[in-house]
Amino acid sequence: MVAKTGLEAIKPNYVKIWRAVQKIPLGKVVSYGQIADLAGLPGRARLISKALRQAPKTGWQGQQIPWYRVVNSQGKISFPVGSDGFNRQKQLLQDEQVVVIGNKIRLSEYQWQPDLIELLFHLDS
DNA sequence: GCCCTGACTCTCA
DNA sequence: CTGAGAGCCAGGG
Repeated sequence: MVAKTGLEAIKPNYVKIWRAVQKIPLGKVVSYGQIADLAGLPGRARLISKALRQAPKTGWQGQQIPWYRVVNSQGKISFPVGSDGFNRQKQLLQDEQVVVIGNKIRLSEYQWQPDLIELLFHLDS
């Protein structure tokens, strides 16, 4: 059974996604599709955006959710250039030394490649 | 249950 | 590299 608190209404899949996002190391980025896989939700990249939009700003279980480390498969920020969200995300990434040229990030350099230990640990939890 | 939406992705021109 | 088109699927109304 699931706990019955004010948060029980939260979709279970969202929680899986938030937890996966929390594993992204500082200074690295991953794509929506990649998070979907890590969260055990292959093929549901679009669900990631929904989950991030509703992610509690206070974080989840005492840990912040670094939503800004998620970009699209082309290495670009998925907000319209110049929009509020775009500027926030770009700023936060740059604060972590991630180089953002225009609206693009060099994935060959900044994309997180979870190692086997990481994957096994996740399956266990 | 039906219909629309979207912080996606892949393919092809 | 850029853009259009189709496929994708859970959420929300």
